[in-house]
Amino acid sequence: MSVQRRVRLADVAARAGVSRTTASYVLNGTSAQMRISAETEQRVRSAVMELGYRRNRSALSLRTATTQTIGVISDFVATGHFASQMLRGASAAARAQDHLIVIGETEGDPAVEIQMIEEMLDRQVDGIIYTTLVTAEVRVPAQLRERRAVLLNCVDPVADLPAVLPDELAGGRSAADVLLAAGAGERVYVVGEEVNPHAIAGPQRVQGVEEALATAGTPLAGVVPCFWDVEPAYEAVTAWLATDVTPTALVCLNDRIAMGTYQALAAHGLQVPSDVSIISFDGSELAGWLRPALTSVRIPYAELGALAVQTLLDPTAPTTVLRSPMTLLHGGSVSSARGYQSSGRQPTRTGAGRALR
Amino acid sequence: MSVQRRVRLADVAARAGVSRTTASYVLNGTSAQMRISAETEQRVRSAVMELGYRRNRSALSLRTATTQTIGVISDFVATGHFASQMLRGASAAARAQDHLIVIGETEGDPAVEIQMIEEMLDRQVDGIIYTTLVTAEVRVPAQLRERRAVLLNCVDPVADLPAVLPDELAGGRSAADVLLAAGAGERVYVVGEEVNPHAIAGPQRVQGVEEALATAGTPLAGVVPCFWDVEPAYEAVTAWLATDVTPTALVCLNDRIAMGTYQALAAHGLQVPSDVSIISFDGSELAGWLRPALTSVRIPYAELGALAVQTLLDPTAPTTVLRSPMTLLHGGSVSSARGYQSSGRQPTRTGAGRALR
DNA sequence: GACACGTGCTGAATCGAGTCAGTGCAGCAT
DNA sequence: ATGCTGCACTGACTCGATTCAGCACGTGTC
Repeated sequence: MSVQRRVRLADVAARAGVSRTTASYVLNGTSAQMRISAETEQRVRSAVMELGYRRNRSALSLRTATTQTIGVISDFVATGHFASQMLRGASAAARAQDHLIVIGETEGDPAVEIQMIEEMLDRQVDGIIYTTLVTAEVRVPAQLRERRAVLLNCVDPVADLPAVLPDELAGGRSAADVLLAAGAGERVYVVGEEVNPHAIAGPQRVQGVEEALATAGTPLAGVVPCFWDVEPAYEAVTAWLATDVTPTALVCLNDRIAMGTYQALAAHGLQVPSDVSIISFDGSELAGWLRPALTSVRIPYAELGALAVQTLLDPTAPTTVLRSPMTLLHGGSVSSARGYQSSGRQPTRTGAGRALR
Repeated sequence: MSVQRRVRLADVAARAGVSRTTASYVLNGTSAQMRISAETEQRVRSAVMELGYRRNRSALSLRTATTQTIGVISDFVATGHFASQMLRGASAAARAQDHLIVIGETEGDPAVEIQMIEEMLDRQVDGIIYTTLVTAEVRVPAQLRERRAVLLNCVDPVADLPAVLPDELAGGRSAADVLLAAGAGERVYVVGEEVNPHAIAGPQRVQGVEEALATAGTPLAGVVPCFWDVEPAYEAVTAWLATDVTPTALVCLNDRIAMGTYQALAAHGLQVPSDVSIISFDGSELAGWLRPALTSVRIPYAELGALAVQTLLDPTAPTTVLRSPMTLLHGGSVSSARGYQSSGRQPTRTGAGRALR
């Protein structure tokens, strides 16, 4: 089979016996204003079908200065969950509006960041989503300031751009509410502490927890500071347990902290949830892998990605902060001693049940 | 600041006092053949600098039918590790050659797959990388057959396209070699079994393990079949341990299986690695999260992504299968009873040590 | 002084679309 | 016959680049 030239609009027009202009009007749905007869319109449409014509988007882009393409600039370094879920949501939302996603991973290098933004602007992307792994306060590069852009998982107090973030405060409250409903609101500690001064998720989650507990009359008992990862959590919790504390429940600021906490509790001879209830934040695959499965306040990654795309493509969207609700991923890590109902659902497993490799 | 028009080549030419043709020759490095004087060339370059000129890639694409863009079609549904690492490698390799990555997640839907490929071809991508989550035998859509395309993590025995895959066979051998070197080659079992009939990674890993063990004179003791996930592995291994087996070492076909195996061994009162050595495949973040850290044969995701991009952009690349080596991620899950040296390195933690949220 | 040749540059066509400003024609009133 | 109106369509320009073919202007040769 020889490499055949792509079908052009001119070919369609020739086959339909009309001018390119007429064919163009038909394809753009302008045939009404332009008074194209139904019969001619039909001839053009048939020609399109018969020839399998598809618009050449490069030509279209040149003419219209729009590419139906969205750039996503991210700093993720080696992260699985957030990146892939967010891109999945963004990709699906983009597809629903006939757009494609162009990615640029900067690996945290500001020079690369600027280079990638320039590359995207050269390619006339219709807008840029600027996203960070850590929920944080940032300063976006100047190139983004005067364009269509949306911040995802971060905010810039200076730039006048829309931002999309999880509703961390409400998430914190709902974590505490789960514990309170289970009757485990008495001696609640938070595990984790914000290390990055620009990060904003941790303080908001803690604030939500504190508010809900205070409202119930059982203030937060304390905070176990640690870096947000498995081993630091294991070590911090192990050291803390050695001080003869008797927690009823622990709120872990992410799922990895919870995993380290599970390990420390097991080593200390404590059972989850009968001795200590655990609830955490993320709702990652990891939550479903632990025994018992972790009850976790899910970060709606895919929804955030989709919302960012929709906001970017909506010309009427205001430049405000949008908060996406965090939902509860039910596991078995919260005691049901005093009648907490897990709503009857099985622990959701974020699709892991289908994963093979 | 008013929205100012992008600088065009014509503006550069005007400022330098030359024609667009001349300016174009300078920018394309064709000035030598075209005999542009050094002085004129310098004037053009200055004008470019002063005006901050950047080529309009839409125009360029129309003219040259090339976009410096690579499409990546993937079926990942909710997977973290593979997707993000692979895209990171691909993105970096693409950037090194002045290309950007356009992504299309099909979520396994063949209709979406075709739609996304068409969208990419409309946008004149320079090539397409077709990748699957499960290492498997596939049939690529007809649209890819006659174009520049590379298969990643899959092969199509019919299409004449290059493919990039991990070297599973050698990976299997090196897993067995680690056990043999540790003196744990006596009663070795494999945990996991391929469920998907098109999947090819499992059988190759097992074959590699068998070969290496057979060569050492200690044939594989058996296989514990299970679905490739945490809970199925936990259950299968728990049931298997109840049959009074006495394994020296277990080869888990992925890290999630290893996690379930850890849980089952712990429940059965067996210690890793003093009672049983464990080695697995993936080398994901999870390996570093377990206690003791898992020794795992790493799938070189980022390298695979980069290699796919390089193969795609190399016009002289043959349409053969490229195997990327699997490297060892050292943990503490293999007994060092008989002097196995972990090469002195600390367990590598795939960047997790820096992750915050 | 005619001609060839090398040098340094430019005019105009081209890629494949969108779109403004007509244009030709039929039918009708004057 | 002339002018007007409405209908159905089209010519030509434009987007911003690349690139072929060629043009002026020395300079050297005979």
